[in-house]
Amino acid sequence: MGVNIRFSGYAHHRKGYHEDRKTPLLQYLVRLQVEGHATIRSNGKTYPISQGDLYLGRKGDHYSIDTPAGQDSTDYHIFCDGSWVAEWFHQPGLPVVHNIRLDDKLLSLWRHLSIEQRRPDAGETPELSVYLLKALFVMLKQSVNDETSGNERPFIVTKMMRTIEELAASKFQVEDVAASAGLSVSRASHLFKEHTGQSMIDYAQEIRLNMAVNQMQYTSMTLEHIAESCGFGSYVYFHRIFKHHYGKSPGQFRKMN
DNA sequence: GTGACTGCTACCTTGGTTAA
DNA sequence: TTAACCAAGGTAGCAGTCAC
Repeated sequence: MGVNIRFSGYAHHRKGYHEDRKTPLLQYLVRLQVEGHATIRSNGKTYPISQGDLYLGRKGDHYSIDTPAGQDSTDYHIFCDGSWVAEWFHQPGLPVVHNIRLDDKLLSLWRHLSIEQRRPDAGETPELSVYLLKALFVMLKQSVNDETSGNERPFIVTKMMRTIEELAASKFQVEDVAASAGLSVSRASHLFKEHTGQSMIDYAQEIRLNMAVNQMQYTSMTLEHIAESCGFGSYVYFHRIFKHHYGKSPGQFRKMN
């Protein structure tokens, strides 16, 4: 199948972490910073890493990493090998470090792959892990493409998108987002719609719905609790938005999944 | 003149409440 | 779970200001 997964998991550091490999990478490394900061040195270059930064280490690259002490740093990482992986890594336009949007679907897929890898019989039935990894890599490439094409997007719009992503799970006002960008509400709304094609509220709803679907699939929380934790003001409103988006009520959706 | 931005306002959407 | 109602908030369009 051209895919050999050596390790998939995540790490959390608070007391600082240092890793300096004396030998070049023996496999390909995909590392996503989901919280905090780090510094990566690769092939003589130093990359300051912050939330959302994706590092793609090629087989044979020199690699070392530092995370600061006293500060939370969390990352998801995969060591893998194989012809399919090599081909994926050597497609044109793939950067060493690139900031991508921390999409909940992406992180959920990554977690799913890590859980699958830890199963005692994972080595006997590798198909699912391979498909999960391939799906994950396709999503990563899409994220890189999205952000690359989004380079024409003004920094201020990207900043508003990040603010919405941070605030989506709570109640927030467009005024807060506009303030974070130093613009009036009117100007912020115009700019956002012009460069993303959707309103700030639409963007926040999209994030909230993704979070809600994940919680419905992987937790036993009540729909009311999910609605609340995902930033929907009330269950009634969540129900209406959900049905409008998916064509069925949250309850029906949960039963079917 | 042009582009970036603000402020105003009508209209639309969102989200809470209530009832069935 | 759904529908109706309504107030609050958001969006879009336009005119005006300012700097270059």
